[in-house]
Amino acid sequence: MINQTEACCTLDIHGEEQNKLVALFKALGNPSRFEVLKYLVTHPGCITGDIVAFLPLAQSTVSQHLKVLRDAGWIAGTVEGPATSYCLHEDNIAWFKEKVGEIF
Amino acid sequence: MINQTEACCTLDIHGEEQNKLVALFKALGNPSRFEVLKYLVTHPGCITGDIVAFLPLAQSTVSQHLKVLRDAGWIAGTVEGPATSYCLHEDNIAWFKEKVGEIF
DNA sequence: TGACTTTATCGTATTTATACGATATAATTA
DNA sequence: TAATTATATCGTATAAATACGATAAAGTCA
Repeated sequence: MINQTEACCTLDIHGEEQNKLVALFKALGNPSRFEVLKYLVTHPGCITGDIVAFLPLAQSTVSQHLKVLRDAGWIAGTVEGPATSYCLHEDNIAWFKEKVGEIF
Repeated sequence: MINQTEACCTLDIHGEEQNKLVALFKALGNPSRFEVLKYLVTHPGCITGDIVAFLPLAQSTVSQHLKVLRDAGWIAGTVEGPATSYCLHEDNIAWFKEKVGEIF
Protein backbone atom coordinates (compact mmCIF):
# COMPACT_ATOMS: atom_id res chain seq x y z
CA MET A 1 0.00 0.00 0.00
CA ILE A 2 3.05 2.24 0.16
CA ASN A 3 5.58 2.04 -2.63
CA GLN A 4 4.89 1.26 -6.23
CA THR A 5 7.99 2.67 -7.91
CA GLU A 6 8.88 -0.73 -9.32
CA ALA A 7 5.56 -1.26 -11.04
CA CYS A 8 5.75 -1.85 -14.77
CA CYS A 9 2.74 0.41 -15.23
CA THR A 10 0.22 2.29 -13.12
CA LEU A 11 -3.48 1.86 -12.54
CA ASP A 12 -5.95 4.68 -12.73
CA ILE A 13 -7.64 3.97 -9.43
CA HIS A 14 -6.66 5.48 -6.09
CA GLY A 15 -7.84 7.11 -2.87
CA GLU A 16 -11.48 7.99 -2.62
CA GLU A 17 -12.37 6.46 -5.97
CA GLN A 18 -10.87 3.19 -4.86
CA ASN A 19 -12.65 3.37 -1.50
CA LYS A 20 -15.95 3.86 -3.30
CA LEU A 21 -15.27 0.91 -5.57
CA VAL A 22 -14.33 -1.34 -2.64
CA ALA A 23 -17.51 -0.24 -0.84
CA LEU A 24 -19.57 -1.21 -3.90
CA PHE A 25 -17.95 -4.65 -3.93
CA LYS A 26 -18.44 -5.08 -0.21
CA ALA A 27 -22.10 -4.11 -0.28
CA LEU A 28 -22.94 -6.73 -2.90
CA GLY A 29 -20.84 -9.38 -1.16
CA ASN A 30 -23.82 -10.47 0.89
CA PRO A 31 -26.50 -12.90 -0.32
CA SER A 32 -29.46 -10.94 1.03
CA ARG A 33 -28.30 -7.66 -0.44
CA PHE A 34 -27.65 -9.35 -3.76
CA GLU A 35 -31.23 -10.62 -3.69
CA VAL A 36 -32.45 -7.09 -3.02
CA LEU A 37 -30.59 -5.80 -6.05
CA LYS A 38 -31.93 -8.61 -8.23
CA TYR A 39 -35.42 -7.81 -6.98
CA LEU A 40 -34.98 -4.15 -7.86
CA VAL A 41 -33.92 -5.07 -11.38
CA THR A 42 -37.26 -6.81 -11.92
CA HIS A 43 -39.33 -4.52 -9.67
CA PRO A 44 -38.05 -0.98 -10.20
CA GLY A 45 -39.70 1.63 -8.01
CA CYS A 46 -40.96 -0.82 -5.43
CA ILE A 47 -41.16 0.19 -1.79
CA THR A 48 -39.42 -1.17 1.31
CA GLY A 49 -42.48 -3.20 2.27
CA ASP A 50 -42.37 -5.11 -1.00
CA ILE A 51 -38.80 -6.14 -0.32
CA VAL A 52 -39.64 -7.06 3.27
CA ALA A 53 -42.43 -9.29 1.96
CA PHE A 54 -40.05 -10.87 -0.54
CA LEU A 55 -37.15 -11.64 1.82
CA PRO A 56 -37.30 -13.99 4.84
CA LEU A 57 -35.92 -11.26 7.11
CA ALA A 58 -37.28 -8.86 9.69
CA GLN A 59 -38.28 -5.38 8.58
CA SER A 60 -35.47 -3.78 10.57
CA THR A 61 -32.91 -6.06 8.97
CA VAL A 62 -34.10 -5.27 5.46
CA SER A 63 -34.06 -1.56 6.25
CA GLN A 64 -30.47 -1.93 7.41
CA HIS A 65 -29.47 -3.75 4.22
CA LEU A 66 -31.16 -1.05 2.14
CA LYS A 67 -29.11 1.55 3.99
CA VAL A 68 -25.89 -0.32 3.19
CA LEU A 69 -26.85 -0.49 -0.49
CA ARG A 70 -27.81 3.19 -0.48
CA ASP A 71 -24.61 4.29 1.28
CA ALA A 72 -22.50 2.27 -1.13
CA GLY A 73 -24.32 3.76 -4.09
CA TRP A 74 -26.08 0.79 -5.64
CA ILE A 75 -29.59 2.14 -5.08
CA ALA A 76 -31.46 5.40 -4.59
CA GLY A 77 -34.47 5.89 -2.35
CA THR A 78 -37.23 8.41 -2.87
CA VAL A 79 -39.62 9.29 -0.08
CA GLU A 80 -43.17 9.02 -1.37
CA GLY A 81 -45.59 9.88 1.37
CA PRO A 82 -45.05 7.47 4.24
CA ALA A 83 -43.18 5.00 2.05
CA THR A 84 -39.81 4.97 0.34
CA SER A 85 -39.52 3.91 -3.26
CA TYR A 86 -36.26 2.34 -4.38
CA CYS A 87 -34.56 1.98 -7.71
CA LEU A 88 -31.11 1.15 -9.02
CA HIS A 89 -28.61 4.00 -9.12
CA GLU A 90 -27.90 3.66 -12.83
CA ASP A 91 -25.09 6.22 -12.90
CA ASN A 92 -23.13 4.48 -10.16
CA ILE A 93 -23.73 1.08 -11.74
CA ALA A 94 -22.38 2.38 -15.04
CA TRP A 95 -19.40 3.85 -13.17
CA PHE A 96 -18.79 0.51 -11.44
CA LYS A 97 -18.75 -1.41 -14.72
CA GLU A 98 -16.51 1.20 -16.30
CA LYS A 99 -13.95 1.05 -13.48
CA VAL A 100 -13.94 -2.74 -13.38
CA GLY A 101 -13.32 -2.70 -17.11
CA GLU A 102 -10.43 -0.29 -16.66
CA ILE A 103 -8.69 -2.34 -14.01
CA PHE A 104 -9.05 -5.87 -15.34
CA MET B 1 -35.96 -15.21 -1.64
CA ILE B 2 -38.99 -17.43 -2.12
CA ASN B 3 -41.69 -16.21 -4.45
CA GLN B 4 -41.14 -14.28 -7.62
CA THR B 5 -44.33 -15.03 -9.49
CA GLU B 6 -45.15 -11.35 -9.74
CA ALA B 7 -41.86 -10.40 -11.36
CA CYS B 8 -42.20 -8.65 -14.68
CA CYS B 9 -39.24 -10.65 -16.00
CA THR B 10 -36.65 -13.10 -14.76
CA LEU B 11 -32.91 -12.87 -14.27
CA ASP B 12 -30.49 -15.46 -15.53
CA ILE B 13 -28.62 -15.85 -12.25
CA HIS B 14 -29.44 -18.39 -9.55
CA GLY B 15 -28.11 -20.98 -7.11
CA GLU B 16 -24.46 -21.88 -7.35
CA GLU B 17 -23.73 -19.32 -10.04
CA GLN B 18 -25.16 -16.60 -7.84
CA ASN B 19 -23.20 -17.87 -4.83
CA LYS B 20 -20.01 -17.71 -6.84
CA LEU B 21 -20.78 -14.18 -7.98
CA VAL B 22 -21.55 -13.02 -4.43
CA ALA B 23 -18.29 -14.63 -3.26
CA LEU B 24 -16.37 -12.69 -5.92
CA PHE B 25 -17.98 -9.44 -4.75
CA LYS B 26 -17.30 -10.27 -1.11
CA ALA B 27 -13.64 -11.12 -1.68
CA LEU B 28 -12.92 -7.78 -3.34
CA GLY B 29 -14.91 -5.88 -0.73
CA ASN B 30 -11.82 -5.50 1.43
CA PRO B 31 -9.18 -2.77 0.95
CA SER B 32 -6.18 -5.04 1.44
CA ARG B 33 -7.42 -7.66 -0.99
CA PHE B 34 -8.24 -4.97 -3.51
CA GLU B 35 -4.64 -3.76 -3.21
CA VAL B 36 -3.42 -7.30 -3.80
CA LEU B 37 -5.44 -7.54 -6.99
CA LYS B 38 -4.20 -4.15 -8.18
CA TYR B 39 -0.65 -5.27 -7.43
CA LEU B 40 -1.15 -8.45 -9.46
CA VAL B 41 -2.38 -6.44 -12.42
CA THR B 42 0.93 -4.57 -12.52
CA HIS B 43 3.10 -7.45 -11.26
CA PRO B 44 1.79 -10.65 -12.84
CA GLY B 45 3.53 -13.80 -11.71
CA CYS B 46 4.92 -12.30 -8.53
CA ILE B 47 5.30 -14.45 -5.42
CA THR B 48 3.73 -14.20 -1.97
CA GLY B 49 6.83 -12.55 -0.55
CA ASP B 50 6.57 -9.67 -3.01
CA ILE B 51 3.03 -8.98 -1.86
CA VAL B 52 4.05 -9.28 1.79
CA ALA B 53 6.79 -6.70 1.15
CA PHE B 54 4.27 -4.43 -0.56
CA LEU B 55 1.51 -4.51 2.05
CA PRO B 56 1.80 -3.28 5.66
CA LEU B 57 0.55 -6.62 6.98
CA ALA B 58 2.03 -9.72 8.57
CA GLN B 59 2.96 -12.64 6.31
CA SER B 60 0.26 -14.84 7.79
CA THR B 61 -2.38 -12.19 7.17
CA VAL B 62 -1.36 -11.77 3.53
CA SER B 63 -1.38 -15.54 3.07
CA GLN B 64 -4.91 -15.62 4.45
CA HIS B 65 -6.04 -12.87 2.08
CA LEU B 66 -4.49 -14.71 -0.85
CA LYS B 67 -6.45 -17.80 0.13
CA VAL B 68 -9.70 -15.82 0.14
CA LEU B 69 -8.93 -14.43 -3.32
CA ARG B 70 -7.99 -17.90 -4.57
CA ASP B 71 -11.10 -19.55 -3.11
CA ALA B 72 -13.33 -16.87 -4.61
CA GLY B 73 -11.66 -17.28 -7.99
CA TRP B 74 -9.95 -13.93 -8.56
CA ILE B 75 -6.43 -15.36 -8.64
CA ALA B 76 -4.55 -18.58 -9.33
CA GLY B 77 -1.42 -19.73 -7.53
CA THR B 78 1.32 -21.91 -8.97
CA VAL B 79 3.83 -23.61 -6.71
CA GLU B 80 7.33 -22.88 -7.99
CA GLY B 81 9.88 -24.53 -5.78
CA PRO B 82 9.44 -23.23 -2.25
CA ALA B 83 7.49 -20.20 -3.45
CA THR B 84 4.04 -19.67 -4.92
CA SER B 85 3.57 -17.51 -7.97
CA TYR B 86 0.27 -15.70 -8.36
CA CYS B 87 -1.58 -14.29 -11.30
CA LEU B 88 -5.10 -13.12 -12.11
CA HIS B 89 -7.62 -15.81 -13.01
CA GLU B 90 -8.53 -14.27 -16.35
CA ASP B 91 -11.35 -16.69 -17.14
CA ASN B 92 -13.15 -15.97 -13.89
CA ILE B 93 -12.61 -12.24 -14.28
CA ALA B 94 -14.14 -12.39 -17.74
CA TRP B 95 -17.03 -14.42 -16.32
CA PHE B 96 -17.54 -11.85 -13.58
CA LYS B 97 -17.72 -8.95 -16.02
CA GLU B 98 -20.06 -10.91 -18.25
CA LYS B 99 -22.48 -11.71 -15.42
CA VAL B 100 -22.45 -8.17 -14.08
CA GLY B 101 -23.25 -6.99 -17.58
CA GLU B 102 -26.14 -9.44 -17.82
CA ILE B 103 -27.72 -8.40 -14.55
CA PHE B 104 -27.40 -4.61 -14.67
C1' DT C 1 21.70 -34.55 6.53
C1' DG C 2 21.20 -29.84 8.41
C1' DA C 3 20.41 -25.08 7.84
C1' DC C 4 17.77 -21.90 5.28
C1' DT C 5 13.94 -20.01 2.57
C1' DT C 6 9.20 -19.55 1.51
C1' DT C 7 4.58 -20.22 2.35
C1' DA C 8 0.52 -22.11 4.64
C1' DT C 9 -2.01 -23.21 8.68
C1' DC C 10 -3.25 -23.04 13.69
C1' DG C 11 -4.77 -20.79 17.79
C1' DT C 12 -6.59 -16.72 19.46
C1' DA C 13 -7.77 -11.77 20.48
C1' DT C 14 -10.28 -7.99 18.67
C1' DT C 15 -13.25 -5.76 15.52
C1' DT C 16 -17.02 -5.74 12.37
C1' DA C 17 -21.30 -7.59 10.39
C1' DT C 18 -25.71 -9.45 10.87
C1' DA C 19 -30.03 -10.33 12.94
C1' DC C 20 -33.83 -9.29 15.91
C1' DG C 21 -37.35 -6.78 18.83
C1' DA C 22 -38.52 -2.41 20.54
C1' DT C 23 -39.12 2.23 19.66
C1' DA C 24 -39.00 6.69 17.15
C1' DT C 25 -40.37 9.43 13.13
C1' DA C 26 -43.22 11.03 9.58
C1' DA C 27 -47.11 10.89 6.47
C1' DT C 28 -51.96 9.60 5.90
C1' DT C 29 -56.66 8.82 7.15
C1' DA C 30 -60.83 8.68 10.02
C1' DT D 1 -56.51 15.16 17.00
C1' DA D 2 -56.08 10.10 17.24
C1' DA D 3 -55.21 5.99 15.00
C1' DT D 4 -52.92 3.83 11.29
C1' DT D 5 -49.33 2.83 8.01
C1' DA D 6 -44.59 2.70 6.48
C1' DT D 7 -39.95 3.10 7.44
C1' DA D 8 -35.79 4.13 9.99
C1' DT D 9 -33.03 3.88 14.04
C1' DC D 10 -31.54 2.06 18.64
C1' DG D 11 -29.85 -1.42 21.70
C1' DT D 12 -28.02 -5.79 21.85
C1' DA D 13 -26.84 -10.78 21.15
C1' DT D 14 -24.41 -13.76 18.12
C1' DA D 15 -21.63 -14.93 14.13
C1' DA D 16 -18.04 -13.83 10.96
C1' DA D 17 -13.92 -11.32 9.52
C1' DT D 18 -9.46 -9.68 10.41
C1' DA D 19 -5.08 -9.44 12.48
C1' DC D 20 -1.09 -11.35 14.73
C1' DG D 21 2.60 -14.63 16.46
C1' DA D 22 3.86 -19.32 16.57
C1' DT D 23 4.43 -23.41 14.17
C1' DA D 24 4.23 -26.78 10.38
C1' DA D 25 5.34 -28.18 5.73
C1' DA D 26 7.96 -28.40 1.62
C1' DG D 27 11.62 -27.13 -1.38
C1' DT D 28 16.66 -25.64 -1.95
C1' DC D 29 21.43 -25.46 -1.07
C1' DA D 30 25.88 -26.19 1.44
